[in-house]
Amino acid sequence: MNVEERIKTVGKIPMERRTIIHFMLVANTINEQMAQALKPFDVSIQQFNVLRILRGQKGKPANLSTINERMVTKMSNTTRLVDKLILKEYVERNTCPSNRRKIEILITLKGNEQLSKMDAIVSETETNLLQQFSTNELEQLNILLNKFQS
Amino acid sequence: MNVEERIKTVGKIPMERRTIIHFMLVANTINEQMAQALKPFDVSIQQFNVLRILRGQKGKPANLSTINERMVTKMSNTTRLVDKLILKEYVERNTCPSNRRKIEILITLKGNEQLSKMDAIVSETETNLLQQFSTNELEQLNILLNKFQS
DNA sequence: TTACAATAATTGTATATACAAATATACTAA
DNA sequence: TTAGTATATTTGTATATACAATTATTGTAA
Repeated sequence: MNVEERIKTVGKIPMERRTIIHFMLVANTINEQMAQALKPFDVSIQQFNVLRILRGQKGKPANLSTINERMVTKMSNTTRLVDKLILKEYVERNTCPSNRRKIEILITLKGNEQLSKMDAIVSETETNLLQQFSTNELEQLNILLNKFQS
Repeated sequence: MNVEERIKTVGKIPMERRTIIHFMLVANTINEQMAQALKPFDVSIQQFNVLRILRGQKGKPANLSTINERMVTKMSNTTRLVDKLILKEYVERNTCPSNRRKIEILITLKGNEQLSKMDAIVSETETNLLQQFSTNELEQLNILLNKFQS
């Protein structure tokens, strides 16, 4: 991808600005391809992320704050995100008996089955996105990603 | 940033998946910091992006499809995005006399003034985000970004 | 000229997201 | 016990975004 061509600019862009723009263009590509891959399952990237978190719990229920803490993109409304997953019968929600402020969220069998299928397609998408990277280059990229000030 | 710690996972993540997650975590950081930097001006990142595109036109008006084509994150509704900028009096809109299907969008003096101020703060944010990168590392990063399959 | 296709923008609708305020429950110190 | 504080989630509201349908205008071929 040629950044200047993509954003159709003629003037010179400072290296730092160019890098940030380039980065965000790639991030958008990743997002689009992931969203596209998940479309047949009618779940958003965020919903998929929540399902993965719940599977990682291995049967142990998670509450909303745990989920939010682990999400890649934190959204300010995990309640409604989970609502959508309940409607699809991918997760179930119960109030925690020991602490009734908390709720317990569990992935259902149906959710797990669908998630396996999503996983396969998402992996394919990841492999496709990164097909030009050697193992060494992937490591290099991760090292550079670590340099971003957060 | 330690990815595994951030998403609080214990199991091993495949290198490709880890890279994508890492990438998106950084992309979110960039977005948050940019949005924060622009907050005092009451414009979104997308609105800022449109203002920059209009300034790049150097007085020549742009129509909606031109703007959309040049945006970093294409959104499916540039009409309403421009509406917001008109409300703030940062841009003005006229129907193109030679082709009345098109509209001409221009940045106003007020828009240009505000944009200069935004630019300064956004540059600061960019520098801050990339402060740990040497020039060589920035080049390396841009080369790796080019390897993503789009 | 007129019908049809192409182009450009707008509008409708559903969902997503950010942020603040409200609600419900539990904990704690007087 | 009770008042106040902390925790956990939910709700309200505004804005953002995706996608499809609609409207307006222009170009073109019969």
